[in-house]
Amino acid sequence: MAGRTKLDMRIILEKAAELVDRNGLEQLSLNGLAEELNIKSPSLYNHFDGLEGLKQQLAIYGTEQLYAHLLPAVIGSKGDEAIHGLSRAYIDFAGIHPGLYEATNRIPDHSDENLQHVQKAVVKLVMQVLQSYQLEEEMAIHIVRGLRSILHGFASLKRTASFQLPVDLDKSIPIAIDIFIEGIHSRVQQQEE
Amino acid sequence: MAGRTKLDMRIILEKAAELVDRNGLEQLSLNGLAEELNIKSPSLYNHFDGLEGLKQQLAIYGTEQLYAHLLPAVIGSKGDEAIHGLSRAYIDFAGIHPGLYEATNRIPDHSDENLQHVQKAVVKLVMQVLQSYQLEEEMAIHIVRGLRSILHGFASLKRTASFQLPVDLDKSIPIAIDIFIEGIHSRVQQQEE
DNA sequence: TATTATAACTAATATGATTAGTTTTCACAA
DNA sequence: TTGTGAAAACTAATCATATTAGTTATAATA
Repeated sequence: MAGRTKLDMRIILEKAAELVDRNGLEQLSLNGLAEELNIKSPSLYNHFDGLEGLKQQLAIYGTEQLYAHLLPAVIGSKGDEAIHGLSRAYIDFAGIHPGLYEATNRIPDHSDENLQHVQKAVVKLVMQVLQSYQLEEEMAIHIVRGLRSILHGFASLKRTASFQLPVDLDKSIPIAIDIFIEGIHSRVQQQEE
Repeated sequence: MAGRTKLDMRIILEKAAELVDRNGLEQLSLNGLAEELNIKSPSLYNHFDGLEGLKQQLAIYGTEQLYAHLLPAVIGSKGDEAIHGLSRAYIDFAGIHPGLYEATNRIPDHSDENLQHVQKAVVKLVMQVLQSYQLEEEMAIHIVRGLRSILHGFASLKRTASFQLPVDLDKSIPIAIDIFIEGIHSRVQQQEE
């Protein structure tokens, strides 16, 4: 069941990821991608529904890659150490794959179960890292949101070169995370009182 | 000294801001903007250098607006209260002006002094809010970066509807900020020891 | 070996950015 | 009051890209 079979989705997404990492998500075009793949751009419509469809697939692919990058960073550790490991891996991924990371920040299409699924997996991973603090369910969710905000915000501001003061950027995330962790500890104490 | 004088930069940027808030920054086009302004798109080149030039101006305009929105939220208060006021105002602005806020997150053009200037003003404002904690200079910068990361990250994730768990979103930011503040207090104590 | 589905192709259209060159109109100086 | 020049509009044309429609080639499988 194939025609002039040459490409599959995997190859296309890998090339697209390469391009967006090099030139930014905004610069992604079907013409440019097709040229890299040695086909004509209308042929891409056999694989996904136009440029928006490609970006949607790229969001899923990127989120899978992010998940795969985070997982080994948290297994085998717990508590503060796990949060630091997760944070390092997160910022690391966004630095190595700036365009692909950007692609993951797509408004979720509620009709696309695949995207929903991988996004939930990442959130669940972060939730698990917090389990050892034995937080109340609702508080845990607020804290996960805070943690994700720090990580995404830092990655995003770093990419846009928005931090300009002459202080080592690599120290900022561990310090910010440490401060947040200390805050969590205070919360845990309060909760136990 | 004017010709068929009708438009100035201010009017153009206000209309552009309106459009991006309604349709998103990606959807901004010179054709669409020109149509709204009842002119033809090539006429816009008299005011700025193409679509990229418009986005650059919009970044400056948006950052000015953001600054103006933050300022009244911090004057007259200090310490924890000022941080909460700042945070509320920041998230508030991003919610009211999603497209304009998006436009402010532009990779700074180091040759554009106007953009540099307004961006520095916002950073300075946040720095001032932290002054009452009497942190060491370098630590203050790390903490400003952490605070900006939480705020930008939360605003950004909120906009892309990335928080999906059934817990009140409006409570998350004050809680995350509270946790961060508690962490700062711990740091201040350590610093004094 | 014939069929069929897949995925390539070409051709054509539409939209938008951009450039070049032209026209209009207002402010100001003569 | 009138003439000049600059600013900002205009039209026309080009180019890049997305997209659609319809066609062709090929590989798996019946």
